[in-house]
Amino acid sequence: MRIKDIAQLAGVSVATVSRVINNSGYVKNEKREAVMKVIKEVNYTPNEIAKSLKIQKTNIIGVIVPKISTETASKVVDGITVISKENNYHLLIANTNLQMEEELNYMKIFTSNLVDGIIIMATIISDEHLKIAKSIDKPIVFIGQKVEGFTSIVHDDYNAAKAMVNYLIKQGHEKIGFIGVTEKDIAVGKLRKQAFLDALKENNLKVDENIVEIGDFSLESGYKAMGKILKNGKPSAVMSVTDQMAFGAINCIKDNNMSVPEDISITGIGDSKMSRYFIPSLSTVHYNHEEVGRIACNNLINLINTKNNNVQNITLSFDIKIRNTVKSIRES
Amino acid sequence: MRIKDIAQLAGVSVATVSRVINNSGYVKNEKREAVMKVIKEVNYTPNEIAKSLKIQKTNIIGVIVPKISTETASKVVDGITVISKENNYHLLIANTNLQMEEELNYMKIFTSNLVDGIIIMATIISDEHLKIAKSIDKPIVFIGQKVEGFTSIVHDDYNAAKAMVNYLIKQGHEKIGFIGVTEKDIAVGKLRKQAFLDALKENNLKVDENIVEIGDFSLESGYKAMGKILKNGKPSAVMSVTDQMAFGAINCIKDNNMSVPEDISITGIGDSKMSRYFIPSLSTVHYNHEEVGRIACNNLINLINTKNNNVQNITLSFDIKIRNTVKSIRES
DNA sequence: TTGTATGCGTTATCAC
DNA sequence: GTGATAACGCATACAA
Repeated sequence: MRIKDIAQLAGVSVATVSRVINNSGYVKNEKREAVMKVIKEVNYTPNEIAKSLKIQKTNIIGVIVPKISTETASKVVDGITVISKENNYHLLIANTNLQMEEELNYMKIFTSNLVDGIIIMATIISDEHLKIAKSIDKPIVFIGQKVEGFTSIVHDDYNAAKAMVNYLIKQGHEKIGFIGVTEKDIAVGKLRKQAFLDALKENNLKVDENIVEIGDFSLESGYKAMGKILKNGKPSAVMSVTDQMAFGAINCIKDNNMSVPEDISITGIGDSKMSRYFIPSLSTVHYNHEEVGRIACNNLINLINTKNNNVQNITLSFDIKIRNTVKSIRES
Repeated sequence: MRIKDIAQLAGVSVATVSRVINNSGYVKNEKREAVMKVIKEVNYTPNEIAKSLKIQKTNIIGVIVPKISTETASKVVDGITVISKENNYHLLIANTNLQMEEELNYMKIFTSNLVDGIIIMATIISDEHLKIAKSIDKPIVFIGQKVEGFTSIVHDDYNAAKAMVNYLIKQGHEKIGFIGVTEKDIAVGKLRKQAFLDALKENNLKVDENIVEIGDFSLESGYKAMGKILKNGKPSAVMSVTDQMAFGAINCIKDNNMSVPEDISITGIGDSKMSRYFIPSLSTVHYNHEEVGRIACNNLINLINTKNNNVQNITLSFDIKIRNTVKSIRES
């Protein structure tokens, strides 16, 4: 059913039909009603593709995520959903499964007039990313990593991690282990580790390289990292840069017949849904991922509408959630 | 940059350019190379919207999910992603936030030639759903609920739940509590409860209405439901129809100074990522959500390509995962 | 107020 | 092998 058919059935021209659909221009009430009646009768919906071609706008936002089946990513998408819905945008989601090739690929594909703008949640931003991003004439906003020349929304990873370490130190911990991820990931890998290092240094504590390990975000990797740490020198506390890896670490500690926090204290970052319900409940830092998504989407839509290039770098704050995986060992 | 510009730059006609892009028809090697050179030089990508309008196919699959930030939904989407990528489809994802209105709305929107087919993961299928689904002339596949006249992919909820209850009974439990969800949700609410009821009956056990409660999928609701159960009569085991609610229930038990499984046994359904790492690890039934997504997507693409209406109802099996939340209380 | 005609960027038919 | 050109379904400039 095309606009032409509706016009015929209603006894008017296509222009008139288009006018009533889009509520634009003048059309006599009588005709408007006739048209609306036909539209309802035949259950007509305009062809969005044709419309997009004509007005050069799809009302679709491209979202590139590393892995949707991740609490962080899916919550961000939840936030994006809210704002996009409010503004009548649809979401074309590219789930790259952590494949950088795929990310680059989708950035290109989305350029093909398929979307009006792009939100990309990249874990690692390469030069190639930047090159393509610069060559794209559509607005882009980055989530999770600050990117030169583009608007980005990030959490204050450095200070969040630092606050967590400082808390540990205040509880009397001096030999603190660390479970991180690759430093290619600026936010989670580099910034949080730097904060760990700096906090120790500022408190005149030395870092023991034997008890800093690298995981890959998974529960399993947290378990393994903790295993190595236990072998290399028993710390009184371990900071994991991720809740998931912290849960893995706690399991490892338990399997070695020790318990948290009595024998070893553990902290995470992220405040995942389970962290409050894990037993013991996890001390961690709370991030608001939905808000990141909302802000990112709002900024993108602004960029789309205003066509200016007003770059903004937004850093969101955090809350420390003190729960039950840290024990004070301060001498009183 | 349009196809016309490429044609001009390469000194050929638009038809020829189109031919080399789509690898269709004959074109002299010489010209083909000239065209490809220009395309590479100016970094041209065809306008997908225009193409879609012309060929009446968008290569986009519409996916309607109740809440993407849910382990089940996001894993299903992961599975859909794999197959859609293999077949060169993109995913337009509608996150309805459990609003039925939104689901219906998106079913209509997607009809507007935006997508080639729809995968819908509905929790509750109303008559309205059916009515709209029938009026849509694009292929639809349902996930999670069997729907008359449409192809659907479901897990064997009835037998999975029954196997779990039978296991509990075999361990000697006779007073078994139940935490369910609304029975409007056929799969999770109705089928799993029916299995619970039937299993008890078949073993000549009576169901105590005082210890069957309803939650809303959330951890919190599992906690609350368990609270009521504890008040109304202490069972030796409780079956939750969801891992999340089981975790909540375990927390409640702990807060009441009892422990799992020593005082009360608990089981879940779903085998969420955390269930193996929860302490104690949760006895539950394993579902393969990625596979559901893969199968759904494969079926949909088949439907799109063949244009036939070959309805299939696929039921996937399950595995019981015996872990550490159930204690045997059989007298020996 | 309304209708006619053009073009958005493709693909595909048809003639050469 | 190749090039004009007519659709695809819509919005809109312009004419009436």
